[in-house]
Amino acid sequence: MPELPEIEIVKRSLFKMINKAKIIDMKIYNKNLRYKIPRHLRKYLVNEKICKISRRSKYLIFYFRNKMLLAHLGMTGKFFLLRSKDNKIMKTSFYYNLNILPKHNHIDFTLDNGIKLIYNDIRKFGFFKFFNHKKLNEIGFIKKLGLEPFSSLFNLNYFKNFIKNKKKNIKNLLMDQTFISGLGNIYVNEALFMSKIHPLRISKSLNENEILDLISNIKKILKFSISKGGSSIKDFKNAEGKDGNFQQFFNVYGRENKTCSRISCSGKIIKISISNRSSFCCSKCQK
DNA sequence: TTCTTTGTTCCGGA
DNA sequence: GTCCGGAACAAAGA
Repeated sequence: MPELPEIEIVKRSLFKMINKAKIIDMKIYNKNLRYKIPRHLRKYLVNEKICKISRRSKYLIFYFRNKMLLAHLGMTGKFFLLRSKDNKIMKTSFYYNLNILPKHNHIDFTLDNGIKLIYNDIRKFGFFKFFNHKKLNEIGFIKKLGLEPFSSLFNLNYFKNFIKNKKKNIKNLLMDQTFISGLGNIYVNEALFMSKIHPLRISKSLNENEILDLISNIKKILKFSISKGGSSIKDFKNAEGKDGNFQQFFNVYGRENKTCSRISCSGKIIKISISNRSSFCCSKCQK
């Protein structure tokens, strides 16, 4: 479940290893991801040099001379790197599952720097979209996105203004990518726990201090996760094969029936369903 | 066989 | 007209 911090880590790792490399070959093993991979993708990209790799929300953008490739990892998509000469997985700082099954490799980019970039996706909910221009903000997927959480514009005024005349509960508001883009189920649950706010609270009922606290906690937990190398994925291990920081890191997500980790609270973590998504919260300290 | 997982879209009701 | 949320969808594994 890659959310903003995981994508940020992937972006940094890819940037370090393959920025400025040229694609010299490409194999598509499976066209049928969430959207069908365009028929001529190979023709468009072979011999193109990667000029820049960036992130917007949970999207990765590979820029070429005058085109770009947008990538979304869905639920289980991952990039990893192989050394071309022997197909050995390379040790990089980005997360990957050591038990990657080659049958879920869907795209294989051979680069001119001795590295192969592989896209692997078990459930095939990830996707690629190719554009013959570099006007990122004109792309439908990007155009409708709300603020990046780290933006200074994501502040009390923006928050209050957005929720005016709205009846949405706070969980769904934070999941709404047109409000703030990059959060997914895990970090929303965690941020609400940190802020002692019940996920079903109507957004408008939050007072200014609660909003300020929530904004600050969202920024804090995303930064913390990035500093830990992005670890919101249970099955993943880091490059050294150690477990991610998942267990120590999450206070509510996936902790149904466990005791609240907040000192001074003895409440129980409960699981409720909100808009068909699991939500976890402390039955005692989240009001 | 059924349930779970996520982001997105569609659609009915308010 | 707009907002909200439930249902459906994609695929695979448990």
